Amino acid sequence: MGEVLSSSSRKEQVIRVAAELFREKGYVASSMRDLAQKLGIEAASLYSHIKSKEEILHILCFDMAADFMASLEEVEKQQDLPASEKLRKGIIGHIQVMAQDLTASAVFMNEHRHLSQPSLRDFLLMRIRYINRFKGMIEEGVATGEFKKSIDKKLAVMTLFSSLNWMPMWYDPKAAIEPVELGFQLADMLINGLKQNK
Amino acid sequence: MGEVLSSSSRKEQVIRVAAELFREKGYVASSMRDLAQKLGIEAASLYSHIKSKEEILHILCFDMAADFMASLEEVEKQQDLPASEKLRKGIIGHIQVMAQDLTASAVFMNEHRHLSQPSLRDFLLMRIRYINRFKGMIEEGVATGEFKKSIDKKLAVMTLFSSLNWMPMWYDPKAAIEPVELGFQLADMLINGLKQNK
DNA sequence: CCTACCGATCGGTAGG
DNA sequence: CCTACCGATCGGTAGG
Repeated sequence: MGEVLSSSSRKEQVIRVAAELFREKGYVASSMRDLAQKLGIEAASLYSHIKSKEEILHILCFDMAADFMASLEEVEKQQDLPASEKLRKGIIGHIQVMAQDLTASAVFMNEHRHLSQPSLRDFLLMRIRYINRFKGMIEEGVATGEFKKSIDKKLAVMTLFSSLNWMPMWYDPKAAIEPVELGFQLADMLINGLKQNK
Repeated sequence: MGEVLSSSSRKEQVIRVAAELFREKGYVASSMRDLAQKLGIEAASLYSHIKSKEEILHILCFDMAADFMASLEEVEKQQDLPASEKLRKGIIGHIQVMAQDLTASAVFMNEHRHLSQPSLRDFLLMRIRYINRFKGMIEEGVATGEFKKSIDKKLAVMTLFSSLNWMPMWYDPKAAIEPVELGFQLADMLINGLKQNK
């Protein structure tokens, strides 16, 4: 994803280094001079690769969004699965997409609000649609009796996404646990809870 | 919590309005001129109430931290409770503290990283100590057999805090559900999971 | 709480 | 990719 230009390789490098900077200091506190220094060039030279500071943020946020959408579509193709299995696969897919680029994931989560209009509106619309498709899985699970009738669906889906989206803040890719296993355990905790079932 | 000065009422108003601004735009993107305008005064006049922009952030973050600590200490006094009940009460207490000031809670969560040293170190140390006390409850629950032996304790406690800390981002205080009930349901979801137990 | 102001830094452009 | 530069805005101070 992203745009393919003749200078795409250097542009991608600029974006990758910018993502690290944005993650560390936040988008607003990261200056184009900081970014240029990390790349060993002058600030003005950045503009031969990108149109603006915001273009970088836009690419980071919308590329991640596209990856999340593609992952979810794979899960939704499997229409015959029980809702709890669809949810589990959706969670694992979401975690895998994040694990592919933890830096961009952190920027996606923490910095998207600095997009200006109309991009911000587009972004938020995509996000609400994505969340609602997970909410649909939970509702389906309640309807089939897999999940409790007593759950507050909004609370359930927001708790789910809180857990998922904070993962880049604490997950150490050098740790023993792999992304798929992490997704599996996270899904287990949310679906089955901490409690030992007798 | 908070400093008591002769001008404390006006100072508190400055801090409350700043919290709203920081929540909306982020700390770095909020200018002292924005804040002054919201208060109907000139930017320079702010400095008769506060020492610096960062002092406001410092007060917001450390006052919230003190409230969280006080709430947790109340729970830990009840040493005879089973671990799962301690955890439930800890969760409800955390949610109640946040619900008392959703704006400051959002700033606490999203903007603390803009504290400079040594405040940032102090803040992060307090936070890790707080989290570890919840981790202790989970470990106790595993030891007593209340919780599953198979759970990854780091994942469990980080999932817990992800869910708690994002609450200010989506909870609508005008909604039907009250903070204590919200805490109760959140604890139920994390402890018992979504699944219908046969 | 105000007027008047400061040095620093910001994102970005012109022109090569 | 560079030099040279721009207008705007930043947090904060002096002095009242």
